[in-house]
Amino acid sequence: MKRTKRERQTALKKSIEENPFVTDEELSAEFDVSVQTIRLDRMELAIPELRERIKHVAVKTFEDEVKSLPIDEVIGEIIDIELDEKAISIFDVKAEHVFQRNQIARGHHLFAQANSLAVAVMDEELALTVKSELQFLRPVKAGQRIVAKATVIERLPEKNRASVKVVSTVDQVTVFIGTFEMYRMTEQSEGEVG
Amino acid sequence: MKRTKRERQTALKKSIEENPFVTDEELSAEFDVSVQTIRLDRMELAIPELRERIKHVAVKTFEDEVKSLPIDEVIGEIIDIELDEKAISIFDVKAEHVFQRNQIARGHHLFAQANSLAVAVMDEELALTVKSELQFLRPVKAGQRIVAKATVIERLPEKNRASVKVVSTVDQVTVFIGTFEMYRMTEQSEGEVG
DNA sequence: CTGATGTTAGTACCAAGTGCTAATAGCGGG
DNA sequence: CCCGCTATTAGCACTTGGTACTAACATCAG
Repeated sequence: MKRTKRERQTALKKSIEENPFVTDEELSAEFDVSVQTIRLDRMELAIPELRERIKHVAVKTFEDEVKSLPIDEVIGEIIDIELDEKAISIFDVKAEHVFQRNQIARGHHLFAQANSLAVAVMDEELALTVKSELQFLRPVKAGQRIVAKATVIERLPEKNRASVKVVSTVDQVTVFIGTFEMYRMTEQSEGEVG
Repeated sequence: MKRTKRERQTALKKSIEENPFVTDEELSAEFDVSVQTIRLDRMELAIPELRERIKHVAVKTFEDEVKSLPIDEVIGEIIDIELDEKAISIFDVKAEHVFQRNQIARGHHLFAQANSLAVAVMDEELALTVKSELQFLRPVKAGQRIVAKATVIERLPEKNRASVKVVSTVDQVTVFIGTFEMYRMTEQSEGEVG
């Protein structure tokens, strides 16, 4: 038996946050109070009804769908590409890419943009990164747009290798330089790298 | 005025797929038929009612939430850490981390695990990567578990710098080696790197 | 003309609520 | 001991977006 109203309400809030799909009836059983009490509690806490809660979750997904997709495909948007020569992509740094602490973009996002651009310039999904050297020259903050330019600087076709240099800038200022040694996979060689 | 029933039903299906939040009434207006006809159509097409549809979308998000969250916090799960000394994390490679083409894990996921571990071993959200050298020794495939071990190998406290070496293995076989030159931010120095 | 197919209308019912009124329980103070 | 207050509970009418079912039409083909 929970005692104070306040205690129940904080627990209620937490419970709904953890599982938005719970009905008032289930909650009433959980807290051993009447359904009406749960309704009053929700009202005081300004927690919407089950169906509204679910809707919000669903709408959020729907919006996120576009946002989360890029993380697995090409990171950043390729705006120009010339296979085996060069490519350019842009990437807008948003709140979800930075450390909350200081709003600075996490390194792996810069790397991801550069690396996926290096893969793309080689030839779509058939290239692997073998080695890489990176320099993070300046911190990038949320709201900034990173322009990455990839150039193939060395080709060793007989070894299925090539080097790609990627320079990323924000407002014409270089923030990141990376060189990627790429391995171009052939049908036979799949899975045998290094 | 749509003619055949079949035409309407294919359009209906598409319409609901595009916007699962649409009610039968809205659909009845859209296709200029009665609400009952829409219901019959849904029945024949085995399309659930609005609330069920929304629920499915919401449940999907809920499950994805855990999956998408790590991308922004620590990549991989830290299983051991000794600040300024060493740290170990594991990362399970899933379908969403690999190239569809050949099931090989994309480089930036290996980098992300290693880099975030390097950041973590330094001291929570206060470190930035300045330089890095990577070697992708062997391809990692979906279903494999990557164990990353980070060790602080060099310290230059007066310059707020340190080097971290990360070795990632799958079944005791080294798949990735990375060295990270880290910069430890102080309150005053925020935003001025390199 | 009859029958199959498609469409519409209407009714009863359900879940998970809102919004409202009213009753009751428990306790604290005077 | 009663008064007043808060908290809780109960009950009813109503809402949305349906299901499940029955019945009436419409239309066209054979």
